[in-house]
Amino acid sequence: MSYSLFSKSFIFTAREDPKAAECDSQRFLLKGCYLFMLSSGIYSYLPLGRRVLEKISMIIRKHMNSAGAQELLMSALQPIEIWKKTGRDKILEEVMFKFIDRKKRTLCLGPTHEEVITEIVRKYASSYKQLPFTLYQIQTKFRDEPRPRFGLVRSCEFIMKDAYSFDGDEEGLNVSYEKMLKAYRSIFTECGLQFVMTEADSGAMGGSVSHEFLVLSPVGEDILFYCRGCGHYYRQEQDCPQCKSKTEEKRMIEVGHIFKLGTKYSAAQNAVFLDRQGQRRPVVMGCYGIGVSRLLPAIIEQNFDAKGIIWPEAISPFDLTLIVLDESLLNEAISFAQILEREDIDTLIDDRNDNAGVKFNDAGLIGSPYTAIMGKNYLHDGKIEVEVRKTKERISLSKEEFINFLKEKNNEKK
RNA sequence: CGGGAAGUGGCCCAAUGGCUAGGGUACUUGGUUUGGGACCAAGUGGUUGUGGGUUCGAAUCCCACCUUCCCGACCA
Repeated sequence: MSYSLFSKSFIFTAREDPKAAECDSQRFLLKGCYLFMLSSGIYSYLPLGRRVLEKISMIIRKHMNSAGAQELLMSALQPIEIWKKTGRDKILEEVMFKFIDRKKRTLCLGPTHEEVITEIVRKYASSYKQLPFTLYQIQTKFRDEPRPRFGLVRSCEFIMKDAYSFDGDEEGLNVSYEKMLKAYRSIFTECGLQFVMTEADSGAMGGSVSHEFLVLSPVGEDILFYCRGCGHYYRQEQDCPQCKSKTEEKRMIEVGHIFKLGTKYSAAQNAVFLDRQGQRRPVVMGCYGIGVSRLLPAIIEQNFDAKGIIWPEAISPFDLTLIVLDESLLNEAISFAQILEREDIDTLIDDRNDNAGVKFNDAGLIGSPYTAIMGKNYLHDGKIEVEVRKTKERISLSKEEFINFLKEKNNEKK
């Protein structure tokens, strides 16, 4: 990425709150030109939204890769036959977008990918020597939701990171599962989220053990019970088993869900390998999902104020919004942004021929962690005014001081 | 799928049976501004969600459908 000029960018913020906005995150995503709604539950990511998705995806990739997982990309189109093998053509019938192609094949747009990954592994994995491995993808899923809700929180087409681990036995699965669990903690932490991990039902995925990662938000669709006394969350409403205090109901957004699948899919689809003793055995699987597009509203729900979004540094589409209030300073602003570019700092230069108020308001709405102002003060003393979005703290810095300031922040981030 | 609310220029709204459907904002042009959505002027843009009905006359009343949002059911 590099610096962008606002006047040349596809960013057209709305002055009024969109009427259809159901919650704060959705309101800011629409108002701030991150997202375009084509129809209920169907969205396009505009350039700003695309940048955020990219930032989130890079964080996920970093942690998945360092946990030893390998990225692949599976087809979204899936023949119905593979679903018949596991019987999930019936279980997921209602949410599947299903259709018949010109050759009279019945296809669906993948609502999830256990069946496909198992077909892949069935073909290639034949020996214990190949195990274990974990594969993942970041891809669009399609689900015919009965009621899309809260914008990207529940949509019919959404982006998911789904990973699948393959081991020779339960012990191996436990190791793979723990690795993913650890990676998930790192991912959500880096995304700036306060999250809760709890044991959960495995539902239509099947399997024995599963954990959910949830973030606190009034637009959440899951409910946990929180104990003010000791800070624990519980699935059931009951007096806290630890400290006997009354618990209170909290709404949560599910952002991740991991499952120990065991051999449910490998047995049904005949994904077997020869073990050390030459015995045919089904591979032991785990699956690990993150709602990538759902992370946008989840992060915003935890990070906003009256003006707009307050992006965590690792997620923001731009690291810095640089407001230029005097035309004569534009070239200087651009060369400054080029210097920042070398330090991996993405700058949105607001060079528009608009009043200062418009620029300040848009900067607040778009939500870069830092807003810098080059105007008459800069002309007087060469100091750039920097406002920290989150704390509203304002400081005046020379260019050199500012570069060092951002470098320092960048290092903290890493 | 059950219950509720709402559809009027791109966006936010007004007009409750009666003149050519208004205003704000956005956009275009000209001018003045320029540190918190500034001002003046002139413009572009509407078969009032769709179809039917009642009426001399419908954005407005009635019916059906469509769309969107909310609550619920469902939810990997």
